[in-house]
Amino acid sequence: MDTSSWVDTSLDLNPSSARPLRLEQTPKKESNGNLIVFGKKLSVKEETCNLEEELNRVNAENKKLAETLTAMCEKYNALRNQVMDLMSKSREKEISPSKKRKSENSDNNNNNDKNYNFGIIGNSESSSSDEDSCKKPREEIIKAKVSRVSVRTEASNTGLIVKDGYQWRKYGQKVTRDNPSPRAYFRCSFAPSCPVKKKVQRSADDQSVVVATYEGEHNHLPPSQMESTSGPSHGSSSLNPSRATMSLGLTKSNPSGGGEARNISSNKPEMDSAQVRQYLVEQMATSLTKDPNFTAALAAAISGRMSSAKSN
DNA sequence: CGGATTTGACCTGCGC
DNA sequence: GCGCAGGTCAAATCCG
Repeated sequence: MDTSSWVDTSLDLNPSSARPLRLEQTPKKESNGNLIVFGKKLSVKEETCNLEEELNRVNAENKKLAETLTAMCEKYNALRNQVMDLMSKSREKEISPSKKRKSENSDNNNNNDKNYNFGIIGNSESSSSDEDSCKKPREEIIKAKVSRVSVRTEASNTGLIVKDGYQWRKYGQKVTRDNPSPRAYFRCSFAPSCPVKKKVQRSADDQSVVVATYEGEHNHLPPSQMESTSGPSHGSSSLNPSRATMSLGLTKSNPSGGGEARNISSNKPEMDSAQVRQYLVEQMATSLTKDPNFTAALAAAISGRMSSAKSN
């Protein structure tokens, strides 16, 4: 089947390309301020009316597209979860049960080698391995979700900053054996009430890719949401890698951004929450559609879903 | 001055 | 048991 081409064409979410505003229909303006439409002169009042009409139409179109995008994002999340399920299943088959120093370590290497191109690396339960649960029963039972997010950063950006909407406190840095670049260890600044940790390290293969590994789930809203919105609009406050990627997309368009968690609210203080939301949606769509790996991964997921639907 | 970051020391798990 | 490597601690330092 030809899912990839379908994805390529249908998922062109880039606002600039997906939304021709038909401004060419706007009547031409004459030097005296009047307009010529179909050979007829229009007054300034009529021009204002036309512009307002156009504005309303564009606003409605914008709203519709934003809704479409939101729905698409939800579908994307569902598909992503399926992809992660499939990937974790196939990984379980690949990994031999012996010669593993640490399950997390080799898992990490696998991901670095194979998966970082997807942007979102995984959202797998680390405690699913039988071996782990046997050797480290106490820790692994307690251990919460582990998810990985990879970010392509500006070449000039040498720091290990991954913007995901939360505030982090660095508590350590270590140079690991298999990677010349140091690994930074962060704790959620809401600790100890929030148990989430994150490890950030540049990919050994591609120095422009930063891999962030999240452990645990936040039990609070991100500071950016606490500040800018009166109430939570998201269904869950748990860590959502897709949202992390959304924020990360902003780093591309705002390479001069400052501290990680304060990025959105501090850079756009004049925006209301609706504008922020729309801005985020547009940025996410742009960053996603620019990434050929995302469309490829999505195509694979869709084809997998289709084939499974056929078999059912 | 208080909070965040840095960095060397220490702890712990794992393989040999 | 020893050595190695990843992870964490905590004192020193930095910064607003």
